[in-house]
Amino acid sequence: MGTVSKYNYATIDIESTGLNRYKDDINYVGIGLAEDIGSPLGKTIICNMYQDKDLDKLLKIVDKLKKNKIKLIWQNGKFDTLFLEHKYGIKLPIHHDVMLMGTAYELATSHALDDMAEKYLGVSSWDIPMKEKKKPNNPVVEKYLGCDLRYPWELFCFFYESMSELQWKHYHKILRPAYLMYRRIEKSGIYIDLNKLSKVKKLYKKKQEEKLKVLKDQYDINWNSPQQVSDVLFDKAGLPTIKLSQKTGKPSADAKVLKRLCAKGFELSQQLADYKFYYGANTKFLNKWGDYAAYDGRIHPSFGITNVRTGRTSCSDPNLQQVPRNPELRNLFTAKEGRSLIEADYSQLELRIAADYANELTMLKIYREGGDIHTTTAAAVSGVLEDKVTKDMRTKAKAVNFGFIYGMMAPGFVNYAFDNYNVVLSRQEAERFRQLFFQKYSRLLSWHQEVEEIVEALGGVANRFGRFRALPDIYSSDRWERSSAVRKGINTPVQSTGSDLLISASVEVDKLLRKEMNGFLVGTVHDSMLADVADEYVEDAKVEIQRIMARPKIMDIFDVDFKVPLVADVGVGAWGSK
DNA sequence: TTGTCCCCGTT
DNA sequence: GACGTACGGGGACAAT
Repeated sequence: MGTVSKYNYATIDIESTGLNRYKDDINYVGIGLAEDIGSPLGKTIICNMYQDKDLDKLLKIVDKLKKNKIKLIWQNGKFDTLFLEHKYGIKLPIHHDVMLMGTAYELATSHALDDMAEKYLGVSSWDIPMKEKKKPNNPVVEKYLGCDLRYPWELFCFFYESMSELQWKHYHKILRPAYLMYRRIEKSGIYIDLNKLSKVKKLYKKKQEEKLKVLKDQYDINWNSPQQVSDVLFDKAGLPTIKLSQKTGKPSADAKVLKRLCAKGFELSQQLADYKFYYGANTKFLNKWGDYAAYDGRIHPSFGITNVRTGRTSCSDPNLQQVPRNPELRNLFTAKEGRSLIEADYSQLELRIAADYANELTMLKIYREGGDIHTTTAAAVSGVLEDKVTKDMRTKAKAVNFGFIYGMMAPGFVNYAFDNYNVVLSRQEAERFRQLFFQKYSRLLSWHQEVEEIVEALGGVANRFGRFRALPDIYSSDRWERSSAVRKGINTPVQSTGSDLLISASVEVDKLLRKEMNGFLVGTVHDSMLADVADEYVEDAKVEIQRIMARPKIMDIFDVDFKVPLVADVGVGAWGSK
């Protein structure tokens, strides 16, 4: 081990018995050492951590890595470093992460280690069954671990040589800072009111049982089985078929179908919808959260910045980004006594960005004057004055705005309006809405046209910060595939630009809160952020968060500006309570 | 145990 | 014949 000092780089990887650092254990820690970029790994060290066997050895190596200022390279190092810190108090920096480099290099592909190794290094998968990985003292794992050290190193060398100047900038200025922020978020976790949780849980469990009994009394089947439900509804009970399932060809009984059947007055469809509501809330959310919060009363989800083809973030274990807009559920997320949860949302971020992209003068004017585009659209499509627009009309207009901007056609709009907004439209009405919409915002269609030309010319699209998504289907002979590529070309830069703004603003906010306001971020949801702040700093924090969100530094770093102001609304209290 | 399908929550 | 984008996740069911 005395030779460590001649190395400048190290890759590190852990093998654990599972993904949960609060419950699972580390079986192995592997370290691969290399002298310079381009040279192979010179040495690999395997620590067998079963029952902490090689803990002393690991601590000594960690010490040497730090002393010699060896650059540490990881694949998804957020996971490994959080695990190591929690289990052994070992804190290691993430100097580089090949998963992030891979994302900077090519956005819309898999950034899993084996996929990147295959794609860029021509290596076929070395994966072993989960069963093997969980075994301690297993030579099979040690060989596997060798690959998990070697290929990240080779990928690092590949990306180091291959990334363009702009990709390096994305990596250093957007991806890596955001990744480190999400690591802090994951470590902090979000507070959940466990007392309230158990009450809501009890209530929802009871409701679920009641609703199930109503169904079981009529037909004693497994009401969670789509096949059995289909047989009962459309065969035995004789309800009309609305649509067929994609692959199986059976009549579908999904939520949209049930909604239509309910509208026709079938009681059974309403009973099933009621059951599904409680069943879903229980199994996917309420029943999970207590376990997730078992360690410290906080939930520590995992955020991904490399998984989504548009550059948005993903979230899992549990997915905070799909918590229902149901106050009984969302309000459970709050802050401890003496602290407050702050939610800061960008106001209509994507529509503002779309207006900017399209240079759509009417939309730009509305936003410059602090107007509300949903209301304006509602007035335009229904032909009344803005002050005559009701809340219901405004809601309809929301669907119009999002749907049509991203390339929805009239038939899709009929369904969308009904499913999401309870608005019944004929095909003709939908066509008329679409026409009126594009009359009102006349530059949108020419923007769509321009996007098609750009995607065709470049084989993809870039967002405002230059992040590129390849869309090879634009060259497909299949018309559907091609038009799909165009719609992605319209949607991606808008979503992606919004996401980069939000995560970059979040980095600034999180740093400021931690440094000066006894606070920290606890999560982000696409165009909003959630912060946990000591009560005495809440008013200051609100002001600072709004200031940062209105103009994140990333705009200056990339020389990006928008023709409309960016506006954020800030609220204080349990999540979803305002 | 793994893979496919359906379904459903969010944006 | 369909026809906004993008995910994570659970259960059923079949294949292994």
